[in-house]
Amino acid sequence: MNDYAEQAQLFKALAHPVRLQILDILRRGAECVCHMEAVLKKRQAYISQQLMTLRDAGLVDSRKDGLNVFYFLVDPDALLPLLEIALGPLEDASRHQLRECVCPHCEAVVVAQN
Amino acid sequence: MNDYAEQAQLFKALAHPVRLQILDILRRGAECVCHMEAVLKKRQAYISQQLMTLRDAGLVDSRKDGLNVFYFLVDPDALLPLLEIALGPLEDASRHQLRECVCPHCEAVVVAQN
DNA sequence: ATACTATATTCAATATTAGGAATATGGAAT
DNA sequence: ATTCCATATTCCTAATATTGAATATAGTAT
Repeated sequence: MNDYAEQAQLFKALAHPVRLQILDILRRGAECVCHMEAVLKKRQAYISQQLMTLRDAGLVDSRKDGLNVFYFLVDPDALLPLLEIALGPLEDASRHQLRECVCPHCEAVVVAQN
Repeated sequence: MNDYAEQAQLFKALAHPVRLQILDILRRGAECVCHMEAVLKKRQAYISQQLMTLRDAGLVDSRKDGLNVFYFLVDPDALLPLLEIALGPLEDASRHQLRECVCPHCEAVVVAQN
């Protein structure tokens, strides 16, 4: 596979609004699937599919943590500049600062910790 | 169309090896279709199709100059940084310095000028 | 063991894209 | 006006992608 084909594959993975939004979440740090479910307001199976596409493209990977599976960028150094161009710079105000999910399922956990 | 969808459209246009190669040519300056024909070694109709896709995506535009149609980047300032990340920096050695085509059809013209 | 929960996979209908062959267009030259 | 040439478009089929519905899995808690 030559360079152009390789890059085309990368862009193909990026060429989807939901996947872009997932990457926009993940560039702020690792997040579990249920979090994305809450943010994207899409069914879990659908998100899982898009995550699989991103994983197949080598952009993200996952690790299991208790009940949840956390996804993260495989190579932030390579991807973040591209995402900055595509999605604009990261603004502090827009960051999800919680390491835990803020989705309905996970929120209880956070609250319980305070 | 929200921001993610818009960006996804852009990436979709980039998600093709031939189109990337065309953009790699055009980031060095405007070129005629016959030039791309010579560089890409693809049939003219096929190149024309890919150019149409790029034009529809708003990435390139064309101007007629005599018999030839020259294509160029619509917004180099926006696109060049993205292409640098995708295709690497522009090297002087790799530039097509001729304003005329170097394809078989055009080479004669260049030679005649010397 | 059972039941629940988070996530993953499979399947199927539909939509889109790739890329070739044939043909059209429109300007220039004669 | 006709021919020629560069480029554009249309049409078609195979391959691939999208997305929803249903179902599977695997780990946890009881």
